[in-house]
Amino acid sequence: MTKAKIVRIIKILGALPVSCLTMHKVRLVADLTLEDIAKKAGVSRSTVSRVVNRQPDVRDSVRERVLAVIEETGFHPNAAARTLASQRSFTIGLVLPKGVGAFFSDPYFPILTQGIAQGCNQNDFTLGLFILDSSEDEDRTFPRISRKGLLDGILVQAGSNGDGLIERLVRADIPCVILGRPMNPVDVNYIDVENRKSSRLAVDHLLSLGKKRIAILLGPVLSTVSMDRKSGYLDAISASGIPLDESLMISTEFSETGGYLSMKKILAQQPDAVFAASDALAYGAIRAIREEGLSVPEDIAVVGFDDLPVSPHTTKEIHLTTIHQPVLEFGIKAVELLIDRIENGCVPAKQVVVETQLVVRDTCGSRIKEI
Amino acid sequence: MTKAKIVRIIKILGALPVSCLTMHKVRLVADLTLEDIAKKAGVSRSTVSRVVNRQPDVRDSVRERVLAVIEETGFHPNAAARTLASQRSFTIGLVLPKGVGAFFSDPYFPILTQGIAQGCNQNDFTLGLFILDSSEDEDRTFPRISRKGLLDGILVQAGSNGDGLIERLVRADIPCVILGRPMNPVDVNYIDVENRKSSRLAVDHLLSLGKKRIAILLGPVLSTVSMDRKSGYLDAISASGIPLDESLMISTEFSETGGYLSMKKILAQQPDAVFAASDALAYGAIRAIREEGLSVPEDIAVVGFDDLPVSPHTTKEIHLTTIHQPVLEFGIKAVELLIDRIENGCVPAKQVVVETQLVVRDTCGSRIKEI
DNA sequence: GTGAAAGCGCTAACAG
DNA sequence: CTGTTAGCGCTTTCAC
Repeated sequence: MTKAKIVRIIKILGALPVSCLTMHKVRLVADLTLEDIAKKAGVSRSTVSRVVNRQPDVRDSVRERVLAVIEETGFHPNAAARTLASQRSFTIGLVLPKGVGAFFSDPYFPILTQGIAQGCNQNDFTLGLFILDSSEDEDRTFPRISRKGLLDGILVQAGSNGDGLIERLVRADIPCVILGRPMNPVDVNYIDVENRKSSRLAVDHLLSLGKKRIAILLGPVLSTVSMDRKSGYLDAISASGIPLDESLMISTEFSETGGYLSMKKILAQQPDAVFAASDALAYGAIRAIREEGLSVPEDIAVVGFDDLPVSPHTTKEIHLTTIHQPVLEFGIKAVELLIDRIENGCVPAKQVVVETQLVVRDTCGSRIKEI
Repeated sequence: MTKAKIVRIIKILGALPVSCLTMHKVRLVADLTLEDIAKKAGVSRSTVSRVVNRQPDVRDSVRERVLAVIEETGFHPNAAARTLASQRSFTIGLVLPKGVGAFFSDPYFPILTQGIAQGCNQNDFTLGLFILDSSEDEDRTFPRISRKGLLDGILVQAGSNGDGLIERLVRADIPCVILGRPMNPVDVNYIDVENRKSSRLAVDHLLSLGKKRIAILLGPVLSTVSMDRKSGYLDAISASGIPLDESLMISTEFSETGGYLSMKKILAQQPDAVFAASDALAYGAIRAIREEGLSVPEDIAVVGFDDLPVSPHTTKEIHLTTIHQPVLEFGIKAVELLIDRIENGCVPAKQVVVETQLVVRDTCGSRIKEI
């Protein structure tokens, strides 16, 4: 006797007191189906389906009767059945490929994830999370991600190492939005912050304060984030007429320590300002500057990039001038873009750029000047 | 003409060159089904199903033939169809109810999530993430979470505010494991770290160093974490014979600032040691102590709780003696417990306790003593 | 060992 | 407006 049959019998036995059924492990307390609701409301399965899916063509009195039964029974349609029949799961995946940086140690991804979760909640979508730590993880999980009937679409984090996965995903013909500008110029949907434009803004700001020797601290050379922020720096410098000094440019990893070590090196070039491509880099740079007996912003002005909320573990003593990027909103917009692609097709590819803004605080020196 | 029919026709047209089909938007490139594979391999659908599901009763030669076709076509079974037929989705949900603390600002949840994701990867489960920011979110998302056919089971974070959701979930009869000891003593499955035991250990350590006036900094009174860590403190104090001094106990929020402010207050009671119920609290306490011109550990010894990796944004200058809790492993174990409950039934409820360990570094003073 | 057949619970075309 | 009917693609008896 199949479970299904047992369930049916239990349904027939509906009139019996519950105690008769809970004798042994009756987890089989029949899950309600559309058909059950239909019977109770004296209508057909389709009508119940229409009511559940808020379709207009139902007489008000009938709708109310059905709604009452649904309310009373606490019925919810089975997700798998609905997905199978409609070919829509209302679930999207967030894929973090290996090497996009530790998910936990950087506050960026948690905030991004929070934004994406919020976007899903707002649109009644479910979020599937795939954190892939290694190539092995990627290979093992790929079938689950690309399999039909699970995800309507996918959000993938860009990053030099992740791009292999991105190509596989795009080839698998699943609606897909890349988070950040992907390295390879394949024609894909992506969303990014205006890295180049705002970097130029940051450097222009330093320039306007009379700085002549502006250093730049970059993240890994292979990332588009680094490349774009560097481009903005180059834009500003070349527009200013100041000759480019390659010795003022240095690449490292996006961390406090990276910033500290790089700044130590670049101090020999006697910069009067630093544009750090991330706040972590900026904090490290400030530590190096101070250790040298110099002060910020008097001797060297500093501007960062990110403006993420600091964790409750640390006291924020430094008020960094930086580029604010709205990570939470970025996540929400990413979800919206993906849903648009799912519903309206993926071609032609669409790119969304999210605005950033320069937040002037204490480390660039312009506040002091104003006094 | 339904999409299904179009697909079927396209399948029939399989021999035609692709260019004929890609004329306009043919996203309908037929997804393969078991039936297609069966036809290609010259067997029945059931046999293919058996092969896919690694069932033993298939002749080797047949198995190989089927496997070859699957390999060649890149076939993956449709997730929704499989879920509908088998009543198993191999997906679990991680639910973070409102008020469990900001998901992003604290490194705890990101690490926990990472651990859970890892546990899912290892067991070929998919992870659904539900971050609920408000009661409204909870109400709106609850049907999706509890609906059949989406999740096989659920991991819910405990917390004073979340317990309402927990009860609803338990009542909805879904396999469920609580992360942390829930406030209400309902008979549920949960996993927790040995808060009480290790807190006692921490305080015993301070006691063994000759401390007589040991203060305790706690988190919110309403959380089980605070309650259990307090119990451990009380255990140690009462076993030591030192009379309990209520003025050495203070509750605040789990943050650096909370620790700082509370320590400021408690300094008047002239403690010679502090047990902080979290590292953030400990860092704040140390700042307060130093501001008062006192030093750690010479004047006041400090022990924390958590030992989470610090973010790359901050330099870890303080080497805190603390209780290490293995958050990543905790996440993995939580997944394993949940899968066990899903597969073997939820009754009787099971509790898992994860071991912690005292990590002696510089702030308790025992290293100095050894020299 | 293998295939035929009966669902899983829902959506959606179609007829009325 | 509503009901009938035919699937969605898979698992799982049951018979051979």
